[in-house]
Amino acid sequence: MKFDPLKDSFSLPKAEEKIIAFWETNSVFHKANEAAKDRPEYVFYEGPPSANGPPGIHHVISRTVKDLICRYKAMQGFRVDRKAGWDTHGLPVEHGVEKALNLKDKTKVLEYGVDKFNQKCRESVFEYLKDWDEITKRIGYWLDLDDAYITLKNDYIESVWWLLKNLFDRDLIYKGYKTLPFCPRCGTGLSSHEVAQGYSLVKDPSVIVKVKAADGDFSYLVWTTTPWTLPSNAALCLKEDADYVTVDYDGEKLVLAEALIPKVFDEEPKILDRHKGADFLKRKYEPLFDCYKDKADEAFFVVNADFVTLEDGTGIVHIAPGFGADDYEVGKKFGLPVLQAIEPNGIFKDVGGKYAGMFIKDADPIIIKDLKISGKLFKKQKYEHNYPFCWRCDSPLIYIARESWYIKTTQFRDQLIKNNNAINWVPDEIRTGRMLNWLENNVDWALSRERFWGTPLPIWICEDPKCGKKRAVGSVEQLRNEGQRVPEELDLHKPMIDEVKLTCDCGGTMTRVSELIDVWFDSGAMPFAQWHYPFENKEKFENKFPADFISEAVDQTRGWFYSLLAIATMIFDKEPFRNVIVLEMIQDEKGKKMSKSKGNVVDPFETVAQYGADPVRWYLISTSNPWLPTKFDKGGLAEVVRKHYDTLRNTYAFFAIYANIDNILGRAVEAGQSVDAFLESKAGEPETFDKWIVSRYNSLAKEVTKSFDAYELTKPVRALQHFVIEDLSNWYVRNNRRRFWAKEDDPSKMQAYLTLYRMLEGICRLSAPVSPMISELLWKELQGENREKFGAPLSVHMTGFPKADETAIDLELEETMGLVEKLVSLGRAARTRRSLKVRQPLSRMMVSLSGKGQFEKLQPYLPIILGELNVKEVVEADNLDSYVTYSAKLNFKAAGPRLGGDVKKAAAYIAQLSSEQVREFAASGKLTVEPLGAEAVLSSEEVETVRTEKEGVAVETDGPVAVALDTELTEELLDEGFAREMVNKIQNMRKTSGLEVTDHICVRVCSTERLRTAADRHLDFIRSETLARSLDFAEPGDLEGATEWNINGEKTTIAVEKI
RNA sequence: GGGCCUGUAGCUCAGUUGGUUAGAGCGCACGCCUGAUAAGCGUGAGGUCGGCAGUUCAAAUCUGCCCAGGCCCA
Repeated sequence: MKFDPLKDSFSLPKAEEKIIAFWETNSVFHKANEAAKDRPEYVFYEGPPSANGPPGIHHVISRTVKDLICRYKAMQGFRVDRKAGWDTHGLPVEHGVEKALNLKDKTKVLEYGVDKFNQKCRESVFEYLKDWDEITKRIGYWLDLDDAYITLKNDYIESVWWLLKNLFDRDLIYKGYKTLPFCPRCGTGLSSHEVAQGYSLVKDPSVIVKVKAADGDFSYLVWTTTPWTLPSNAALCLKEDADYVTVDYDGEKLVLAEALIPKVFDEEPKILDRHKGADFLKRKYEPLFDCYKDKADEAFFVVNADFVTLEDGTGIVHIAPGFGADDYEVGKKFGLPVLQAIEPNGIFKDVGGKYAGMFIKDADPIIIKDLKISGKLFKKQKYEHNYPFCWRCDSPLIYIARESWYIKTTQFRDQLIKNNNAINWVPDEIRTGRMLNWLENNVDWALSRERFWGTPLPIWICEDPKCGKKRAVGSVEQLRNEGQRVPEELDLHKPMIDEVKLTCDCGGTMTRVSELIDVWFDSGAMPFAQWHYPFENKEKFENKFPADFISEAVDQTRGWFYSLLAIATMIFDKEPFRNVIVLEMIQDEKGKKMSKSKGNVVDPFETVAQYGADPVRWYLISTSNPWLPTKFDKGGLAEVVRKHYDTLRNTYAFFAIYANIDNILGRAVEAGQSVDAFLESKAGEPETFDKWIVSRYNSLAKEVTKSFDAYELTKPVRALQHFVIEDLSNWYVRNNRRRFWAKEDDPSKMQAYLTLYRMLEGICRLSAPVSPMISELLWKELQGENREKFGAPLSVHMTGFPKADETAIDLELEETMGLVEKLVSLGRAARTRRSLKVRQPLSRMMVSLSGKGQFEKLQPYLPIILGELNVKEVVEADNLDSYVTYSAKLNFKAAGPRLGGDVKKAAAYIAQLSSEQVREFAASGKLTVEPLGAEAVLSSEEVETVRTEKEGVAVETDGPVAVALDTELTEELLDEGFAREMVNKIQNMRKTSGLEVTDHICVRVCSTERLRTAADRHLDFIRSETLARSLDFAEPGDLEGATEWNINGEKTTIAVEKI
């Protein structure tokens, strides 16, 4: 029995697929959940994606984050149910179907039949479900797909109705107006997302008209870019605190904002008087048109509002509450009537008089002409601005107020803010910024939609206009009790639900209002509706509310995050989730957003198939914090594979190859022991290196746990990567390789096996939440086929998350090892700078450290330094005085606060000190800054000394640590250098001629006297290193198949022959 | 137009309460190693810290304005 070294044709994506198959055939997710049944709960809510479009790469990151936290908490001993959910209602679904059926607008849908149309919607929703299931499984997201909540199910709708009835009965739902962008040709309102798609820069007519005051001999100059709204005018609006002037213009008195005089008049007119906007409040004027003469009592006066701009127009805005959100708000505040002289299809009503029957854009020029004829037109211009157009038919959109149902969320403003503050937002700025901002400016939730496919608004109204009573239905049972002829097979959607009439208290018939509700209410209701609460699962719901954790992208702030918060606040006055990781958007590699039209979308299926899902997960989490915009870069992804995964696999393979030579797995099985137990029984005492890596590992476990607990993901994943690449592979394995080559059951070797084994096993567990598949793969390989015999669980995900063993953490040891690495690094730098290759031995390295006793601690590691740097000895030097000159500089951070403004003088003084002066200071630890007087004494913390090398040595310093390499080369050192060089060349030749490492050779050499001397002196060394039976010197012509080398300047020809 | 996020080396990103010469990985150049080998290791060159102004002895860091990208809202 062997460890699979995962060499040769290893393919990461294929290995992952095998793991996924293993999970499925063994029901691992299910079994893991079963095992956790009685553990404390950690509650997770899945935000329902809309399954009517294919998943993108941004879904991969959100699913990765969710999966990571859930796996982590599960490994920590929590029960984490992971119920999937699908958002199945809404406009995008309808649009998809409209497009497929080529239905151009709402009337076409009605002709087609709501019944059939909704059936198509229902089917289309699950069109992409296969893709979603596939990507979910392929990226290793453990989600209970078989038990998903689905917003179109009757049970789900029933719970939503229950919530709505609750609100309705508390008088929190009312009918008002909502101004929405509307396409007159399609006869449909557009979502903000659709509107955003269709902006373009256009020139529209803009007019300034003169509106006569009813209570004075002047006219207001009023500006508008939509002349067709003038017949629906209800008021004029001035900015309260702005200055308005009356000017004399050709004998007419005209009022406008003073600031806009230059834009309105070519020549400065005479100013007659000056008032604030507030001074005109409530003053009446004469309406431009007769359409709404009967409204004179409630309309046609001046109002004040802040949105009036002093940058364009006249500073006096025409208000038509029926068109425009600002207008409507102002109208509401001042009790203005909502006047609409046109139908939503853009055609003037009869009330429009001579314009009746005209389309708005056709009426515009006629209205302007009429105003001119009647002398009311002051000026006509072209105005260039961004205006929205219908993305489907390209008609200009109009903003029109439509009747709409609202929830009085404004009434809960303070509770919303309070509950928002109770949530741990990651990052926090969402809580204090975007979300708080939104809540502070909260407006009532516009609940209704005039569409077909969605949760119907469960409000019925009595048909008898004298009664007009309203009633909300909060359950199917109520519907059956109060409804007339309710069908057995009930679908709560349109059109069936509209057939159901209720009997009113007055005896009349009640009909359901036609509207649906906003889909955000659907998703925000999921804490309740996913369990069909309160009709079922009362206890379950109570245990699972609020959620401990959710995660979605930042665009959900006003979407799902808000709808969850609003509903939970209104129903229970409680925050619906305790922790949330808010993700930023994923952009393409150039920082632009991904969109189909740009062709820069990253296909998740392709990406995963090419690189593997775990690397994609690892890359997404480690490349930058998920709450920052992340540029998706395939180069970075390839790097993750190469650096992290290949290194990890290589490290494992190193273990596997040697452990297989010693038949570790087979012998463990034979002995009836786990690999760990078997190795432990054979292992000697842990050596310093072993203790060091174990200490590093436990420090890592501590750090990772702390970060994950704080919902911080990038930092710990980077730490894991650093541990694998730098600590384990690059330092521990590299420096301990010789131990693995020892013969038989050498205790040091067995301890090295044991340590490496445990590190690999531990890293699998620590990485399992981020990298669930490859961790599983390696972990299973390490456990061997018979793992369950020794009590090992089925899966790495069923093992606990490693707890840091504090007693194994030896920070001093870690620090000392860091110092060793630093000394080696400094030594290498010194060598490189002097072009002294490592093969050339040097006599010694002097080391100067910051503290007393530090050098003693280094003793056990000196062999490492000697080996890495190829020096004969390392000695401590109290100071490197004889090798260096000293200079000093000020430590600004330490001295700055004390010296304040004198800091620069001190720095200048210190910079000009002589080597001698600095050395004195280094000894005494006190430095008087003469220009600042005798009191200005600096300590050694406030001044840093810098060393510069002299001849014969190569000095490198880093802070208080300094090394000096003795660069003098004796004959002996040169001899050895030559010998090592020879070995190197011979080994190269062995390799290029394809010899096995065990093959013996004979070597013939032709070279200079100098080299020959050196080779003679180290003959044994050369022969044993290269497995050479003989090494003979020959004459130039004798060597066949030889290679010529330049060995440290000595021309040498070498021939190698296998024996 | 408003709110929020982002802008640091060719690329992807770190950068603690303002404090010496702004860091890492990749890429590049040079070199090392050759018993993890279609691997491994090291050294180096790369930066007006998006721009401008201000506060301060001292600004990548704090403030204001501007530019670019993103999200949300008008």
